[in-house]
Amino acid sequence: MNFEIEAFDNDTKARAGEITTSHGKIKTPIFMPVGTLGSVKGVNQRDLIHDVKAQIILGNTYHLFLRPGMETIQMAGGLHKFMNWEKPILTDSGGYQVFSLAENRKLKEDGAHFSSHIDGSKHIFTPENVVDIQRIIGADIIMAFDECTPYPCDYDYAKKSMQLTHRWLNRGIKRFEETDPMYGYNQSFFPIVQGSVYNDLRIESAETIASYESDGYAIGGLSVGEPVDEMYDMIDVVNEILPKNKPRYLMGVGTPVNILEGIARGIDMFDCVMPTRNGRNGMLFTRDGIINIKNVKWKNDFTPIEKNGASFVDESFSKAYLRHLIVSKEILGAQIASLHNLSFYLWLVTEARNRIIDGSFAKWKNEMIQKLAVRL
RNA sequence: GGGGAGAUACCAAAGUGGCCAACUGGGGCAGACUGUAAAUCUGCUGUCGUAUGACUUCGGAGGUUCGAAUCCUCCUCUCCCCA
Repeated sequence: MNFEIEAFDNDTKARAGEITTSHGKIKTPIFMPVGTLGSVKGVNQRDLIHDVKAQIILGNTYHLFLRPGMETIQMAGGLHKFMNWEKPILTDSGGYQVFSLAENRKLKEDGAHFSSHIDGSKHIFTPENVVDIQRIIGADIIMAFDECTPYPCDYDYAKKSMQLTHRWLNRGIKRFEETDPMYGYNQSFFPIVQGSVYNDLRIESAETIASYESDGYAIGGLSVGEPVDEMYDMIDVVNEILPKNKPRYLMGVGTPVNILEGIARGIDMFDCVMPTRNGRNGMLFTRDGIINIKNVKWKNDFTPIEKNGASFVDESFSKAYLRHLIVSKEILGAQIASLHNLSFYLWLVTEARNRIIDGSFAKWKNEMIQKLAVRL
């Protein structure tokens, strides 16, 4: 994997670049639609490429490991072939699942012991077997196994957790270096910064992570409920330390505003379930603000979902029609909303990239942030 | 013509003397959702701008009772069965 920075913004820390993977190039900054189970919920692969213009998507180690299971994925020849997706894939390691499925998990030095949410069967994830699993999945970018601390999180726990994540990182990298890709193309391994909302922990973690030579670096443990200003502060602190010439991935973020603020702070990659999940639940992100399409005020509004929007659905269907579909729980409603939101997110980062290159990013970003916060 | 059952809030449906402004569903309205156990979850849904408060409700009109959606009388309407 290679990363070329094409332009730095003059007014902010934003950068525009290009990642080259075995499955093609990724223009950054980029938003990566989340496809946990080998499916971006509600959007098929063809639309992802041609309408959303997704350049890379996510898969999830935890979910794919439990179902369909590694035997199936391996027999298919990896996740790319299984889901017929020829562009890059990044897999999350399952660290977030261990955090969000708190009820059944037990963290030990060797790894995370947990019960399947599907059938209750007991499993263990270790830094090593998570690498092995991601080798089988065959993602272009695989993630270290970390603990994503909740918020709030007291200092002592955050520190111990971070140290555990670092020890796990060391083991994960070792396993990654000892093993080879299974399908004839390269994979990259991203370590993850933790440290909750504590400056000194974030600094220590970023320095530890940066000491490993890697194709890219991730920031985890944010957007878990902390005030956004704390999140922005942590990004600033960490990005001072992470290598300037490597992609930085802010995990799980976020709202359109979060993404613009992240870009301005030097983040290159984002992922979030928000455009799809919130879309399914009736929230639409547009250039003029947020629409709750379920609200009765759209009932007889026959104007397009979004004039000059990023997706074909924006002009094809009216707000009144989409509202009807969502309110009626029609599957098509979820599909249209997901397509719209993802297209908007991809438009947003593409436009940011263009603005960074032509030097108008800072002004544009501030104008957009004003508009994006509006509730229509 | 004969016999039977029933009318409760937007709909469906509990409740058959006080704990009932009335269970529960649905519908409606609003909110939440950030590395997806989420096509999910939460709140409100008689009126009074808030309320451990006030007021008006259970087909209609009377009545019994300290007290009625619940008991009695009459009326209106609906449904079912037999001719």
